[in-house]
Amino acid sequence: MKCISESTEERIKEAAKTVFLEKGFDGTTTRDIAKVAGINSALMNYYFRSKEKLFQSIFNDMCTLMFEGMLDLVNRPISLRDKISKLMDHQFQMMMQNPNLTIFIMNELHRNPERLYATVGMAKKIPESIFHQQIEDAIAQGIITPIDSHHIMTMIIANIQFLFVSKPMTMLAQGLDEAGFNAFATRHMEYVKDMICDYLFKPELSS
Amino acid sequence: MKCISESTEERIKEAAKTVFLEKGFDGTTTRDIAKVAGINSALMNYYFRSKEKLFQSIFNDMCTLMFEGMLDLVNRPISLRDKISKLMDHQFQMMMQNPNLTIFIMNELHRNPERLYATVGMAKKIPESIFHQQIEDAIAQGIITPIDSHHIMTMIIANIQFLFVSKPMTMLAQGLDEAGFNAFATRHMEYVKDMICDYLFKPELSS
DNA sequence: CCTTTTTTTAATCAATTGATTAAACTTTTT
DNA sequence: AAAAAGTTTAATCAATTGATTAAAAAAAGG
Repeated sequence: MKCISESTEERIKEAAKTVFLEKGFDGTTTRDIAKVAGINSALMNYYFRSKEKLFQSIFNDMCTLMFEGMLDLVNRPISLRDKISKLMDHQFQMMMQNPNLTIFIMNELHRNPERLYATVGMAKKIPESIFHQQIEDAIAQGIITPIDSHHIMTMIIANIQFLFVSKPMTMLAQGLDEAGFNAFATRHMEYVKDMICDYLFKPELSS
Repeated sequence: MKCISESTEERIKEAAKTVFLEKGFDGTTTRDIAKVAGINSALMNYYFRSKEKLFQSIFNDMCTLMFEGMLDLVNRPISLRDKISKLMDHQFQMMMQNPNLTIFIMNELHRNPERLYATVGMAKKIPESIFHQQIEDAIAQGIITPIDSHHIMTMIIANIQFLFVSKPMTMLAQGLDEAGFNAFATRHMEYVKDMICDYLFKPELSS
């Protein structure tokens, strides 16, 4: 459905996304973006007022990409076990398609937490979700190990996303190519799913 | 034991470490470093030939800081259970003292994997350690769940280090200050230790 | 005390940076 | 088709960048 020749604004945003994700804000020049987009470098300032504004737009998009699917999932009316499984699958799929999404967001946030404060507002909504209540209910019913939902969320995110944050390191240390890494990541996911589910849904508690 | 007035070279390296860890290679100017070190900006080129050379030196130091303790531990002749516990404790302590060590290394490696290839050679030595053999033995004896040591190492590292990679995000999302984050991290560590040990050392296998 | 070497400084270089301008080109409107 | 509005371009700006220079200052050697 995508037009063959997209609008100039779209081309700039696409190029900016590519370059910002690869080189970060500091490592990116406006001329880089213009070159990748195949446009005159002044056009960047015509459509977006500055490099900063363009970046904010891209960063916002990336945060949405990161959180909207998760936010949808945590509020879906499905069983806890199913939800946790789907959360992990969704995140893994998202990271396979955007391997450097996490390192980009984490790094820019680290460099400038206050500047990007408004943009990551979405992240705040996850703790307030139905998921949180489901956890508390399950604990009250003795179905899962007593643990705050923040910690569960952190376990899920850490085990999946760190795989991709450390992708270059893993490839170097294990001498893997792209396909080798993907195989390793896919296998690791199975272990992690087992580990987290085993920990939460202990058999002696589920009776 | 530190001298009151250290050598100029030391002051430059200390300043460079501070600034590079906070702003990254691209975000750091040589004048930044000179300012923090309290020296003339030409002195940086006098002691280290270039910004690149100075960075390589710092990056190498940070990799050593990251891996040398772990490398020592994985080769120590202690029981597997004890080793895994000590590995986690050591990493947690290290990250508490250098919260942005991981995001720094991972980010610079992501931006320039080939340039820093030589520096991260240490990471390769971990898979070849006594730890690896211990895991295989334990699996053969049916003491732990059958799983490659790479995956175990990844689980340990991911669950601890991602905590600090995502520190700004966590603080924003949960509205924590420094002390609040440290409390959260300390609590999280206990859960993670339980989870990983429970997963590996399954009761039904230890008989 | 003078010479030699090492360390430090201020001044400056060429290159690159984000951004602006004014003019040229396109498209839309009338 | 003429006018107006919107889009794109080349040329250029001031500021900042990593790096070099030559001279000054300090330390070391005789």
